[in-house]
Amino acid sequence: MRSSELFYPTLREVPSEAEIISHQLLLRAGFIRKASGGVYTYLPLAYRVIKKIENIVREEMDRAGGQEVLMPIMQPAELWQKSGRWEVYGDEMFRLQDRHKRYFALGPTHEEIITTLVDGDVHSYRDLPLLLYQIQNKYRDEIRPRFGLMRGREFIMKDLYSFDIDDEGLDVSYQKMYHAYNQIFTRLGLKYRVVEADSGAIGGNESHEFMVLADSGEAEIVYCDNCDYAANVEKAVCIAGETEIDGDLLPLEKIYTPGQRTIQDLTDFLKVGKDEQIKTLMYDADGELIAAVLRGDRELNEIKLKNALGCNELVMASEDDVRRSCHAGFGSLGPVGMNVKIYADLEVAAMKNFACGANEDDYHFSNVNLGRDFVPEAILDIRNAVAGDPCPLCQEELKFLRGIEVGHIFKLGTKYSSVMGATFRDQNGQSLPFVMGCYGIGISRTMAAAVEQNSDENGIIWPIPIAPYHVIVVPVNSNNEEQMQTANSIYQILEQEGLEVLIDDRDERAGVKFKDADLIGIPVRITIGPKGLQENKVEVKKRWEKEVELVEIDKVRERVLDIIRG
RNA sequence: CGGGGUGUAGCUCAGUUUGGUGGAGCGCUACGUUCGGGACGUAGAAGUCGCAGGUUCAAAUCCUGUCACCCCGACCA
Repeated sequence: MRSSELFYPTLREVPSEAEIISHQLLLRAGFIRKASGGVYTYLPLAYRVIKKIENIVREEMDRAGGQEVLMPIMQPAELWQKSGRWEVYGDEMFRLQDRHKRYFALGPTHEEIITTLVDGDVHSYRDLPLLLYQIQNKYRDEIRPRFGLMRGREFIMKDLYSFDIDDEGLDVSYQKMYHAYNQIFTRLGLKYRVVEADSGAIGGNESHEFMVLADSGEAEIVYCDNCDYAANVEKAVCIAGETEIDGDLLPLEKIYTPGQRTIQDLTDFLKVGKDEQIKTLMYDADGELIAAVLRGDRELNEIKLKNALGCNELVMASEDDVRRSCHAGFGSLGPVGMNVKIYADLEVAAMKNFACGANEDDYHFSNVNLGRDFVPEAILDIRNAVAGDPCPLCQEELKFLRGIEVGHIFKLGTKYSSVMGATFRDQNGQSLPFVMGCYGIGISRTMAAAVEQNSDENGIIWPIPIAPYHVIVVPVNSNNEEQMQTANSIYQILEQEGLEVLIDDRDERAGVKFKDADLIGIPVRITIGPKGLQENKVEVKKRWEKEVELVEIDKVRERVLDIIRG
C-alpha cells in the first residue's frame, strides 16, 4: 500500500477530548474518529487491526469446536420479556419501535436469541455439546461512556455460547474456552492475567476475567506472587485473620460525642484508631432494612454482601428510613441494640473493645464486643481486600495491579434455558434444560488495550501479530529516483513474501515520514537514504528499539522475515 | 443521576471579566527555495463564535433555555 493513497489522517496535536493514551493515539494516528459519545468509526488502519484480532479469535474459537454464526442486532422485545430481562436490563438497553409500535432492543448481548434458536432446532442430547459464536457490534447505553474505545456504547464483541447436557459437559466446554482464551491473548502479544471474577448480572456461578495489564485499567486485580491466586477485587476472598479474643473485655461505655459523625471525626475526638472502630452501613435488601458492620478503615464490598444475602436488589438505605428504624441518623449508628439483621465482617469478630455509634444522635459506645453486646445474624466476608492481606490460598501477602477487562467467561448453568423453556431429550427421553456457558471478548476494547500497553512518547508500538502493516518502507526523498527504485524493489520483494508493507511515497520531508511511521506504530521501518545507498545498504529499525541496523540490500528480505516471523 | 468543566477556522487555543467591524499557531491551496526526525518565504481560502430566544442603537461577550462533548462520583455512617 502506498502511503500517498492510504486514508490515515494524522494529527500533530492531541485532541482535547482524549484523556487516556490509547484514545489520544488512536485519534492522532488516524485510526478512529468519533461519530457520537462512545460511538466510533474505524478508519482503514484500525479496521486492519480489528480484523487481525478477529481472525486470531476466530481461529481459536474454531479450533475449540466453535461454529461461527451471525445473529441479529435488532431483537424483538418478546424474547427479552420471556427471559424477564426486558425490565431487569433497564436504561442500559437501547430500545426502539417499528412502524407498528412493536418494541425491539439493540442487542447488548445474545443469550435470548441464541437460547431460542437452539431450543427450536436442537432436540436431542445426541446434538450436544454445541458451541456457537459470532463477532459483531453490541449496543449498551452505558451510564458514562468513556476513554474512547475503552467503554463505548457501540463496540465489537465476540460472544460464544455453549450448550451441554449437564454440569460435567459444561465444565469441559468451559475448560476449552479457558484454554482458547489463553491462546488468544498470548497470540495477540499482550501481557494479561486471568482472574477469578464475580459473575454479576449475567448470572451463573463460575467466572473468570482476562485482564490486560495497564495502569489506566478500570479494574483492580488482587494477586499473589507466591501462588497462582488472582482475582478481581470485587471477588477477592478475605480470610479471617487471627481470632484472638483473649484479654479483658472492658465494660461497655456510652460517650457523649456532639457533632461527631465520621470515622475520622471519631478518630480525632476519642483518640482511637480507625481500626479500633467499626462502621455500620444500612442497606435496603429487597425491601428489608439490614445493617452491615465492618472495621472503620475498611470498605464494604457490596457485591459480596449482595451475593451473601442472595437478594436481587441492594441499595443504600435512605437517612429517613434509617432514622425511623434506628432512631438515629447516619454517623451515630451501631449494632448494639439495633432491631434489624446485622451482618458482620469476619474481621469484626476478631476485634474487641471497639467503638461505634450508639443509635442515638451525638452518642457513641466504646468497649463494644461482638457476642456480648450484639449478636450478628451472620459473620461474613463482606469487605474489599487491600494490599497486604493474606492470600486465601497460601497466606502470603496479596498485591494489587490494574487491568482492562478484555475477556470474560461464565458458567450460566440453566439460568436462561429454564426461564425460557429451552430443553432437549436425554437418553431416557426425559426433557432437560440446556446447561449453558457464555464467553465474551471485547474486540475493539482489545485494540485499545493493546495501545494502552504498547506505546512510547512517539506513538503506538503495535505487537507484530496485530500490527496494521508489518513493515513501512521510507525513501528519505521521494523525488530521488535511485531511492524510489530501491524502495519499490524492496517493497515488492517483501510483499511477495506475504508481508504487509506500506511504502511512504509521499512528497514529504524525511522528518514528517519518520514521525508518522512512529505514530502509527508499524513494527519495522526500512529507511532508504543517500548515505546507505553509497554502500548498497538500507536501514532497518524496530519500532520498539532505538538502534538502527545497516543491512545490505540483498539481505533485507531475510532480515525482515527474521524479525517479523521470529 | 449528582457534581465540575468545555463548545470560537480541519486541529490546538486566545478574545468573554469591562458589549463597539472575529484573532494566532499548526493544517489546507498556489508559487519559489529547501530536503535524514513534524522546513522557510510570499500570496490565498477558510468561522451563521454549539443552537434557540431575550436585553441593547449594537452581543462571541450580558440574561434565559437547550443541545453536544469531556472529567469526577456511591469511601459516606
